[in-house]
Amino acid sequence: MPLPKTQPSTSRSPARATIADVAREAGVSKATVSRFLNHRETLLTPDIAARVEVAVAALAYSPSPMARALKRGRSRLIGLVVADVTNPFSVAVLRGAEKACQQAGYLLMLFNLGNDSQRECEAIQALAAYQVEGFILNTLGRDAGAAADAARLGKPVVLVDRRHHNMQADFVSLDNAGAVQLGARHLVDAGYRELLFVSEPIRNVSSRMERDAAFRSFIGDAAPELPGLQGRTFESTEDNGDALDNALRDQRQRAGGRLAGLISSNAVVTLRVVASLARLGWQLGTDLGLVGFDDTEWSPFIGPGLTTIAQPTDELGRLAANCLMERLQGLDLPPRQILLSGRLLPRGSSVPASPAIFSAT
Amino acid sequence: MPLPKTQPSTSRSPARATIADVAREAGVSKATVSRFLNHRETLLTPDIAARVEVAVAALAYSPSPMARALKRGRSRLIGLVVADVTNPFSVAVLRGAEKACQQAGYLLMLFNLGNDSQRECEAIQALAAYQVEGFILNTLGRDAGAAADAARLGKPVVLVDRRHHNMQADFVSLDNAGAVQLGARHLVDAGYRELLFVSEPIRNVSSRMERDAAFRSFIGDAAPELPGLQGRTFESTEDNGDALDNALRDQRQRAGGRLAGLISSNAVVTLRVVASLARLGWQLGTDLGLVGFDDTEWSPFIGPGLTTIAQPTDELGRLAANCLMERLQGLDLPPRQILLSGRLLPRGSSVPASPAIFSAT
DNA sequence: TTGTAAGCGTTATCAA
DNA sequence: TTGATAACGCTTACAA
Repeated sequence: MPLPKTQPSTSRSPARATIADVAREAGVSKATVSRFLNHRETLLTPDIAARVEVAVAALAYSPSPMARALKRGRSRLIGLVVADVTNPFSVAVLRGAEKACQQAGYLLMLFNLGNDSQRECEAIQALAAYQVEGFILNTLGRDAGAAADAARLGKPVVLVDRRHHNMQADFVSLDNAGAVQLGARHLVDAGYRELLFVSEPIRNVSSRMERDAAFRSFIGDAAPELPGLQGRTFESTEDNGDALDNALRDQRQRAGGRLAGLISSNAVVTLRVVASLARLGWQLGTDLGLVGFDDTEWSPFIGPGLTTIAQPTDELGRLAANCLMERLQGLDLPPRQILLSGRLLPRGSSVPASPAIFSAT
Repeated sequence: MPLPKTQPSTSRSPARATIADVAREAGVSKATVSRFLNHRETLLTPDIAARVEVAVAALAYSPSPMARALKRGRSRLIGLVVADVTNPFSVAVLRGAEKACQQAGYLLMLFNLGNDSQRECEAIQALAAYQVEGFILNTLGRDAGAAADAARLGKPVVLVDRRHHNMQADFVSLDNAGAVQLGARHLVDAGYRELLFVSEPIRNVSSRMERDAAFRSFIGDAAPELPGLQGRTFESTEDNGDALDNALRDQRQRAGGRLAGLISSNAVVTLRVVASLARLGWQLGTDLGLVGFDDTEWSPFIGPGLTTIAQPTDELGRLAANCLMERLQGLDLPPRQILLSGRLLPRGSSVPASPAIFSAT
């Protein structure tokens, strides 16, 4: 069956103008054009400059970043590696980073690990091949070679949310310890005494370890002054809702007359807990007090509203990108750590006797 | 204050090996190395090939995509322009596209419009400058020049979710008409008769227009056979919750004894409706039947569970990327339209007398 | 102040 | 079958 041809390839246009075209058009040398573009205010005869300007405009010329990169080694490209684009946190980072990069005239090259941390090295290699000038990494750093690679390439690196072991790089993250304190203190103040900290499998992910440790130390520190305060931790996996159900039942039993409260370490876990509660037929707040990491658009509308600890996600992304930009501009400081505070948003899920089913914030 | 210097710039490594290095190492010419790499099976003396292979391995050589792009004009880069990375739908597309690209050995360059459709042109220009081989566009196409640009550049384009006017390009999207039918029919079958279709401001966005039109035509078609069926539409804006509240009150009043049902055109609108319901103190299902476009992880946990129309988002992204890959491999067909069906996920919000508050799916 | 020419890392053409 | 050599589009000594 004969099919009509499409035109895309047909109407192939007068290809992009090159610097040579501009030079010819303006009746000058390529070097002059290049100077006009790059060393703006340095050396120009008004007459010539004007001619070049006209030619550039006439041909709608813009220099090829590729050729530029080849020559100068600088590409105006930033490599962003995320562990999982599905993760809202990664997306927030991405968004902040993309914005900052765009403003600084950089473009983002994206590599998604799809949670396969083995590919970290591959990602960095691939990006490096394109001469990216720096990296923003939101990965686990489990792939030992990756860190080494990035460092060896001598390109600046900013780590977001998750530290890499042995890697000297700027690090931007939530103040995990502070945030856990905030949440735990809130639950305790509301009267909850039997606390459970539910995390995704910790597996050496730095942010998870920090939150877990902070919870334990909160319990340790607060126990003396608070009679009956107890804390436990639980690692929840995606496919094992039963285990979580049991952990919750256990906890409530252990609580006896006291109030049971829970801190979930991120939005994914929060959702699992909510699902578990639905299965158990428990009421948020009364049967179980809940504070969850990560404020989401839907938090206010689950049950009596979910009390959350909001991360300044946009800021994190923005700061990460800005850190990188500063390094690219030559800032030479030892690795920095930028820790941002979380913000507690109290809603119905941490009120022992929740009055209404619906209550937005 | 004297600060210790960091090492990143210190330990600058023996820069990437070039093809010349390999040639020297192997004692052959650059051309030979190039042939070894590119025209694999064509012409090689076993001895030479082996030497080159060793040298490549020894120097961990991999060709510079930049230089390659400069020479051949092909960059193994795909440009992805999204209207708004915040939008979960865009993220899904991004994810699918990124995966397919990676598999095909392409890297993604990302440009986020941040909902500023004026910058579409800028995005395409910037990406084109980097010699991207094709575009995946999830934008409104309001910037007239953009479409023209892309076409003029003679690079293949795939549109996702939103059509551009006057642009001959592959198009991948949900079957909006079918999906609306699905949702509306479901509400009607459940007994709802006074229907409201709530959309974001339509503004010529093709997917919004299609859904709106489909709703109207459903009402027109179904009215004769269904006594008392009424349908209206409403455009909801971010900052005007009051208007939505009023629309809902109006609708219920108009319903009188009949049941009032609502279709929200995407997850953002769904959340607005849920918020409005919370303000009004209405119960989902009983006071208002709800079917929302876009199934989300949290849908099962809002009130009695939200009935949704799930889009095959991953598939959409994947197909978009694959379309592009096919074009890049030379497929020369007229523009295709790929429409995927939505899937209805019935939950409590479309059950007139909802029994339990919590009920997961 | 401007032009000439070399070279960034490839690939492609042409001889050998 | 292999090796010079000339581009690709740009920047930058160096020369004029």
